[in-house]
Amino acid sequence: MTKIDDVARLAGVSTATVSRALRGLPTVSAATRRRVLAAAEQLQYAVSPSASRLAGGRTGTVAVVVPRITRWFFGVVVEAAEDFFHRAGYDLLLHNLGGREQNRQRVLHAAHLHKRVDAIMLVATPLRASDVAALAALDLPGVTVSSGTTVPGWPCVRIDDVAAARIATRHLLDLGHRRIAHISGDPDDELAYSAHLDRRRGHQEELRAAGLHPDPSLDVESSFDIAGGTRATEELLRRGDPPTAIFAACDEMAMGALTALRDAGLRVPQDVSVIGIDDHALSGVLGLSTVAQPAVEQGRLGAQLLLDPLCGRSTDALVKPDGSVILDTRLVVRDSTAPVRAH
Amino acid sequence: MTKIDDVARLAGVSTATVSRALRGLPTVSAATRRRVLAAAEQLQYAVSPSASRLAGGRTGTVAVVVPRITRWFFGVVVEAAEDFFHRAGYDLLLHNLGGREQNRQRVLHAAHLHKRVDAIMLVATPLRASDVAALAALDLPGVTVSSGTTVPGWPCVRIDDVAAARIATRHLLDLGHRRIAHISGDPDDELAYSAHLDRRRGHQEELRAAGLHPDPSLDVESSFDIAGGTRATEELLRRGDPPTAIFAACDEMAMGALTALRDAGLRVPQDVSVIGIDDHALSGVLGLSTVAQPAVEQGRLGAQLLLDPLCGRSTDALVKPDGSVILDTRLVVRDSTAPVRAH
DNA sequence: CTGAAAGCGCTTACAG
DNA sequence: CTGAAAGCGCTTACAG
Repeated sequence: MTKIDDVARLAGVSTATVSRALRGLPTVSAATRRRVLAAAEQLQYAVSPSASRLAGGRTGTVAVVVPRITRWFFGVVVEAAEDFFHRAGYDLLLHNLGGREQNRQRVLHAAHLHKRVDAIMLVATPLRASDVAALAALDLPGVTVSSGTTVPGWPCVRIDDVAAARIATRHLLDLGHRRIAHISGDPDDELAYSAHLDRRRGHQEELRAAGLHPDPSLDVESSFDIAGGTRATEELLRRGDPPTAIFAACDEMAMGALTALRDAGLRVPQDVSVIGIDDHALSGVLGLSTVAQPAVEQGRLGAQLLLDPLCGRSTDALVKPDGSVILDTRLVVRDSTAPVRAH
Repeated sequence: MTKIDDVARLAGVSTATVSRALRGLPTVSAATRRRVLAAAEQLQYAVSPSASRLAGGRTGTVAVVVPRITRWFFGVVVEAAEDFFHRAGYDLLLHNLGGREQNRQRVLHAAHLHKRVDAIMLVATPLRASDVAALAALDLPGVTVSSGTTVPGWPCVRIDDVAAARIATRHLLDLGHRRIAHISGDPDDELAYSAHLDRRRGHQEELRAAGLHPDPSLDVESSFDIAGGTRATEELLRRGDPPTAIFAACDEMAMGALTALRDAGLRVPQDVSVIGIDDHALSGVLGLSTVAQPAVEQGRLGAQLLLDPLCGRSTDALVKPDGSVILDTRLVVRDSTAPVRAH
């Protein structure tokens, strides 16, 4: 393999000059730079990343941690972030926790990320105090996306989950529903997407604002995915007297609810209305009403908040004084919600 | 930051011994190893990846290239592979092409992957002769998953796309359908998931085996996703006299077809039957009939075929003599296919 | 604008 | 089983 000395020899300069010319540093004359580039081209020279990292300290790589890449929101966020990172010349090290607490611990263990990446993006990753301390000790720039826990000094981009849930519940209330069930994630799951706690809170706040009292028998927890939505809805129906509407904490759970309702012989929206949060790529196909959140924007903006400072650009104009960016959500009414029927 | 010399000093041994002990090489006495591990633990020592890579030549990282991480199949494959890689102690560098030919060229350019990874997994990535040559020049182990093009010396894992398509078309024929449309990916798209060419072939073979002649007016190409399925179906309906059944080259296109048919006022399966290939996570929710392919297994097996040789394990028992593994598909009949109605 | 030299922090023959 | 020393291939003050 050809190395920097070969290029230096062919171009008739020192390796220091080759290094500077290839990286586009300003302190190289135009003529010299041309000679170096030509020599590098001719020899098909490619810098050794390990050597460059060891000598220079920069890795040109960022770590992205997501709970499950197969869930709609996380896939979209990673795709948007990946695009931004690669355009900026950074590689992406993917850590998919896959629902295993053990994976979270391994990834967040300071030793693992140390000297391996220049920056970290944490997507919906729950953090304990010890994790936050470990991340702070790494002394690397980072950003959290769609996360309940924030890391001091890191910007965060997300939606207002409480507000999004209130919009969903308000929509059902406006349609005349009073027996509104809520299905959401399991709070005991350490890897749970923490947003669902805020969403439950918003739901209950909106009920109370309407003079209703949250009914524990209409609140079921399960896993935060399609299968969880099915199980939660089955449990709901088992408890007797079904609700007239179900607010699912995410579209995937809402889709599971659609399946369970269909299997139970209940029609949507004639017998039961269903709404979720997300605006999943398939929600339109299913006619699912939802509160849309901007996933691409969260991934892209998260990446930008991470890289801009590394390139010396300020992000002050993008974030609030506390470092956060709260993106808007909006109600999307389709065919799964309808006025409650008179009894 | 603490480095190997610090550990060596505290343990009272040379850095060479620390290096050996920490990597678990057999040529270290039990007592010495214990002292080294204790010292490393006490100093919170973590090896510098760049230094280790530069000196040792191994990166402990593998590159995974996928067309679009947001599509069901690719997300599942990456998740399964990621799990396998991390268990084996390897990091995953993700390259999501995102539908851009330019990205494919950047990633496959020899210089980019050179010295950055120990192995490469290409998922459904179309390759030109020059790409294959560039990959061969890298002289790295690799594997292709679900790819039409193979790289000499690399194993490949996939399904038999021709056979899968024949199963789907056979199912429709068995239900009495004769006007069967096919919607699939765009062959002009350089980044296209090449499987759709084989699927079209299988479809046409099965039609001919039944004494039918493939009708070009019932064959529409579009993008290989939900929106593409919708557009292709709209085009199909615009051509007049609709088919009694549609075979979509993948479930996501089938889902787009369901939307277009609904919007056109056609009922599934009463007016039109629809079948896809995949068994997407949401196909059950939608009641979509399909030919299931094992995505998790393809990701896991691909990862294993890549890493086993790096660990000195033979994979001869897993693959056929030509290095390929062809996994089974199976028909899953749900509610989107029904016998053709008498006219 | 350019070069000589030190140094980044490991691993690997080689010798014992 | 262990150590001294060379070397992996760059980048970065420092000096000019």
